[in-house]
Amino acid sequence: MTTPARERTRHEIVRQAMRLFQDRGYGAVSLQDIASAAGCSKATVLYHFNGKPAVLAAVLEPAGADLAELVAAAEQLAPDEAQEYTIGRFTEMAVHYRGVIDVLQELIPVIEEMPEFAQLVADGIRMQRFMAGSDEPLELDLAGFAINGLLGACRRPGERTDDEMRRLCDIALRRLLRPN
Amino acid sequence: MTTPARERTRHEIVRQAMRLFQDRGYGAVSLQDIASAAGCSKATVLYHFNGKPAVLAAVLEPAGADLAELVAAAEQLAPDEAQEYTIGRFTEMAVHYRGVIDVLQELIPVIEEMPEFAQLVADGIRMQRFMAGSDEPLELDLAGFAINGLLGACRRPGERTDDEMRRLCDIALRRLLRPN
DNA sequence: TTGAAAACTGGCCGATCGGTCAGGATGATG
DNA sequence: CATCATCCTGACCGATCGGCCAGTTTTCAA
Repeated sequence: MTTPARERTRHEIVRQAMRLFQDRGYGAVSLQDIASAAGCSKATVLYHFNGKPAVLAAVLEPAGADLAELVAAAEQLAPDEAQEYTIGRFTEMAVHYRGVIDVLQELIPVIEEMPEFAQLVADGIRMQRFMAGSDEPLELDLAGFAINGLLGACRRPGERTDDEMRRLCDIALRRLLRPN
Repeated sequence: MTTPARERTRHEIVRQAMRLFQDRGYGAVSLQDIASAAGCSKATVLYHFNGKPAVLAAVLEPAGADLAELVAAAEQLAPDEAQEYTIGRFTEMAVHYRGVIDVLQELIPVIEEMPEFAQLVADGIRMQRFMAGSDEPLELDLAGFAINGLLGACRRPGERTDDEMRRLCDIALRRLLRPN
């Protein structure tokens, strides 16, 4: 069984793009870099993806879908249950999508201007509200603080094992959002 | 008393560069943008500063000097006193240099590769150790988490008053690093 | 007033960027 | 074998970037 050429090439482009975005940042990676790493021409990248932002969208897509699911699930819960659920599941996402989140980090200022990522941004804000557990400004700010801290912890993936990462996120989020 | 033309122009370039870096990010701002905003030509910017990174260095310099001073002062203290001192003074820096830190944020991955910022990076790492209060990996990671959270809180300056900012940073740093 | 140093600038350069296009290779289908 | 859609590519484009330089304007002390 041979995977269709289309999917194989697309997948390889996305894989290499993620790796490069992670290493050097979205802005510092050219379409030529991605093409060379994927073993094809720059024109091929643009044949499969409608511009550089489309490549980025493909890189972020799985994590974005997972986030949308998280938010949808949290919406069905009572506020304090939603907070607990969000803390746990976001920690899991941080472990699983460390590389993607590392990419995302640099893009936060830029991404808000791109309409193709409006859903991702909106879901991020909704998740922040669930993590805050209330609509008090201080709690919302603390949730933002927690999210930024966690995003930063995704830098240099491979520096921490999955378990170390899980433990760090869990402790930090609980201290910030559920102090005793 | 007229300020020497040299200093007046240099200062205006740095001022406008900071504003632009803050708004659009270092990478997205061209020397031409800075020159236009400062009311001079691009060649003038390059007459005063030896390349674009030199402009960045001038923007970061006051905060960098303050950080160096913080670290030097903390070094004279006992570990737990140093932690308390660092928390307080870093909070004050976050309030005072919000704009500069906002610029710095995007550059963290890039800046580590530039030798002209080696001192800044080294001081940042030393500060992280003081904030951690010990050399335990988990404590160091939590301090890193706290720093990243605080850096994130410097985004969108003007969204929070100085007092709100101070309060947020103080609460967050204490919860993370001094839980009871 | 004058002349040299300092401050400044327009114009140009090579490099690189994202993106387009016409056409060549490939592979499934009849 | 012929056909045709899919996949892919080299060559090229306009724009923009950081940086350089020869030469002009401004400043200021003698």
